Amino acid sequence: MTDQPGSPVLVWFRDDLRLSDHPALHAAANSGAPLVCVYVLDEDSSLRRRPLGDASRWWLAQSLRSLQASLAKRGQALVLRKGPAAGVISGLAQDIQASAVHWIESDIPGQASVEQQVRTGLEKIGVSANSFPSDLLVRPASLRNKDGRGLRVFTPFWKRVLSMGDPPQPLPAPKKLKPGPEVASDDLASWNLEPTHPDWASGLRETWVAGESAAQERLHDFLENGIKGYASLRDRPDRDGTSRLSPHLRFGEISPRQVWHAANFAAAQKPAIASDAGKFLSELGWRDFSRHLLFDRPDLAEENLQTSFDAFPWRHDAKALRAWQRGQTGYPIVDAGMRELWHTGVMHNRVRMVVASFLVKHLLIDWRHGEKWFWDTLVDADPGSNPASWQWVAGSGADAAPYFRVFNPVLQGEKFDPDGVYVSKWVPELARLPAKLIHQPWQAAPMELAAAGITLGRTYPEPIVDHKAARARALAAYAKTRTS
DNA sequence: TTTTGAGTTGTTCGA
DNA sequence: GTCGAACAACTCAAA
Repeated sequence: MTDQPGSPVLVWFRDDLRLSDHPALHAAANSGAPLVCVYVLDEDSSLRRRPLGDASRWWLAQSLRSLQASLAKRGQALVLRKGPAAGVISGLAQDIQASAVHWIESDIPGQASVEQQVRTGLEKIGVSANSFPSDLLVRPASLRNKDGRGLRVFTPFWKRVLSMGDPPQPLPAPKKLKPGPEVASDDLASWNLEPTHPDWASGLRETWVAGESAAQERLHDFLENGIKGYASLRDRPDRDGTSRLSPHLRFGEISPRQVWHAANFAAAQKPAIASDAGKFLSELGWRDFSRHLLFDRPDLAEENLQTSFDAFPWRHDAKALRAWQRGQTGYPIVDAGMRELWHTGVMHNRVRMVVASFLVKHLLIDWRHGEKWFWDTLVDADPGSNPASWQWVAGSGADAAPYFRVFNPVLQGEKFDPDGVYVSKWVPELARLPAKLIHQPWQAAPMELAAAGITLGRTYPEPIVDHKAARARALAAYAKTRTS
């Protein structure tokens, strides 16, 4: 079909639920053609894309609602369809007699083949396929070492990215959209993305506003008020020191390019924040880095990057796993983190490392169990960052941590939550303990416990493992893996 | 090709 | 209380 003026263009939204810096939408709008916008929930290609976790499904529902609302303000609908992407897209393109389909490519493994199927389907019916570069700062295919593989160590990776100069300037949201023909849409509620019985999402609702404008607001508020001191305050779970942009980035409500340019602009205005901004951008770099690892290793969530770990003597301990998941390990900083996760769908980055180290090293439970739990409960669960970070903690990853790095949950608590504010918030049954004892209630004298209203083993658990013994056990297990 | 330097996030122990 | 050393060996990237 040729590009006649009246013939509509289909814009296929994916992990890019925004209007600004959306090259596919931008080009479609600029063409002057009437538009039909569609989001496809593709649960059938389960081999091609890991099914979303429950918390992510909740976020997706909010994000789609938000995108629907902002499109509606411009007189434009968002059509919701379910099914294998290739069939849905070519069927819809045919129905509306589209001249073209526009979308942003994905570098998540398996997506290339989905896109290829879409292309083939469109070719058959004579509709042109216009795809645009993915959202990453740098695409994995264009950043290779001399053996043609992706870089596996962050620092050289990030140096290479920085040496490539700025990514393209973000595009503005299209001023005007020209709505195309009306098309039937699924009702979002029929997708059952949100929990009903039981409704466990109340904490998520209290914590988050999904969508592009919330994301932009968050970014600009952070750059204006939050970035000063980021390099050190980001480690403090008792402070509001992180950007909290991760779920917005995950669903493409904001693009890495927008974050990059906004941070650099802020740093140029205020040289005092330049080093904090640089640190912040490097965190954005980790997001890209993990996606690059995933690009080379589609099995990142299943297989140890270091095969020596295949023989690791993991323990099977359903009871301990459950205690960890529920925040009942008896280690306050660990329990606080796990409960924050359950309630809000995120966990402070520093605490993620502590709880992950605890599961893998203190409990000797396979990192894959932790990765799965995070995948299901995090609203920012990223197909790259989540498995890459778990492997990093476990030491099975590309850029392995020294085997002897076993986080001491008491020291970590005392160092990064010195007043016990974070623990008090998420483990309120310990709130009346003095700060000195709040990270190790088992050290409190009976009178101190009584005064705080605590009975260990009843109102709060005894530690499920002894730190010293668990550390020794972990080091022994890791030593064995090395030599085997 | 070979060599060299380095690798996000730590803890413990003994002086 | 503070401080530095020790805790392995290996892989990766770049010179």
